[in-house]
Amino acid sequence: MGSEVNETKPQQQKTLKGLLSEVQSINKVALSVDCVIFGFDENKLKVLLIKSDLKKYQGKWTLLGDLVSPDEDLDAAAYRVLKQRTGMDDVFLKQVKTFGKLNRHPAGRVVTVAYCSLINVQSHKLRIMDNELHWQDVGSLVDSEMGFDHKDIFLTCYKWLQKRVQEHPLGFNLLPKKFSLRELQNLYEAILNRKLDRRNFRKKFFSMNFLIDVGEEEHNVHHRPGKLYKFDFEKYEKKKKVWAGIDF
Amino acid sequence: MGSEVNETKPQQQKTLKGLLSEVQSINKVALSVDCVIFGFDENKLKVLLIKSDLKKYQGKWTLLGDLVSPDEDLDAAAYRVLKQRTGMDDVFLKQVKTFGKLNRHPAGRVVTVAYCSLINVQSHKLRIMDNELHWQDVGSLVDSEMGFDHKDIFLTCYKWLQKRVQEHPLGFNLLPKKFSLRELQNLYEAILNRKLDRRNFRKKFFSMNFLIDVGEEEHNVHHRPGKLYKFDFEKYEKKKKVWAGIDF
DNA sequence: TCAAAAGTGTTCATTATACACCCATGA
DNA sequence: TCATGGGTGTATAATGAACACTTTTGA
Repeated sequence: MGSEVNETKPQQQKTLKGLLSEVQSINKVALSVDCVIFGFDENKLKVLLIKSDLKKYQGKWTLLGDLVSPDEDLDAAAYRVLKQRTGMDDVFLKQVKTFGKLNRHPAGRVVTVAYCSLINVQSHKLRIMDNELHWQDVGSLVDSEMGFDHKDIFLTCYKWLQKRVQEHPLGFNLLPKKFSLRELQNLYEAILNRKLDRRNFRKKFFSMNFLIDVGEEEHNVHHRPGKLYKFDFEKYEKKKKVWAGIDF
Repeated sequence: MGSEVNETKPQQQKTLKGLLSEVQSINKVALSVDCVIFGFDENKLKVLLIKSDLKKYQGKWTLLGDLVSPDEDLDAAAYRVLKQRTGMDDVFLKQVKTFGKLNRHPAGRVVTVAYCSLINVQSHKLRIMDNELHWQDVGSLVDSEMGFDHKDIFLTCYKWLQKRVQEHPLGFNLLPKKFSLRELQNLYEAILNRKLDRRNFRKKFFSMNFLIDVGEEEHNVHHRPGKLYKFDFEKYEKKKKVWAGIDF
């Protein structure tokens, strides 16, 4: 009950030189980023996909990603992929999880860092008509196959979003700057995939006191137009709510 | 209003062969894992650290980590580090975040995947007297320096733990299989760094119905001994509570 | 018998949920 | 004038927070 311990010996003190050679030698892997880019359009939550660029996964949808170059910051690589594909700058982007199974990529060892991105589809609808890009309904994607381990990655990010959107004001990144409460509720219903009570939803958001009435109304609707609001990010940042409450 | 888009051209369809060369060529980085290993001893939350093995950070504490070999799974690498250092198998280990700033490591580009590990200190106290290993109080670590960007990594994992322990039954990994409610509360107070009401704490945990009275009591205490409980992981897994409630 | 922590309930405040009617607008 | 969704309040249930005394044990 002790002899089986330490199959491998602990490392000895290392010089920078020794470590350098280790780092520069064989101990390297290819690193990529993959972006799960969510959009919200026609009251549906969508993900931006591209047809696989490998024969092995021909016809399968995959996430947008690319290799990280050795002199490139991780986040920068994810931003680059986004910029390339959507033409958008300054979008919401968060690292979610790193996927590193040995055989996840047919070309060899590629470890990938998954990012979740939320973009406002209205503001750049035209940019993505070219290529093999495609906005796919999240609902249908849950039941379909994808190339590589991208289904895994997608599901992880989707669950991350579902949880996160209830505790942080991420969702507004998917809406125009000015939005109606109906739009906001539709968004939450789409992400969480369930109906919410309209009155309670309104009460909830108004009681948080982060919505600013911009004094405008919806246009081009066939019914009484709703008021438009914007989210007060400044006020939210100041608040820094402490998270409390044990429950599982 | 469109000409500034796509500074970089989208990729073209790739053959596996083309990609292979990319993956195998220069586009590689060194990848490591770093473990933030938490323990709970004498009613304090502690982290297992080692003196830096680089001259540059001599005297500074650092996390336990190692390079990931190209044919090694990420999680496996983290497990290996844990096994090497603590002699323990079968411990709680979760990936938290990947750190990839360009100059985070003096030996060159090293991207590191941070893991949070929770171990029961009682069950292997003797294994770590050798080396330069050291259990450091989390409280004091928050105010001190560390080598590399390990302070960042540590803080990220610590906040992760504080949040996570309130929503998932992680904490039990830091306790013996059988524990008193007082021990459990001490653990939560240490992690969250605040006092909790004893009666409400007990009510909360009993109402969850995951604690099994094992019919034993504490020994060697100078006061009325408390009952011992274990956590019913099976029951918890079956329950799969749906997370609901918008609030931020 | 003393010191120390175990064990235990109630009240009050806050928050979540369920639910229905009138109003403003454009067609 | 009609169809559509906007806007609003109340009652009830569930949960969270504050708070003190008696009991059991070992020293």
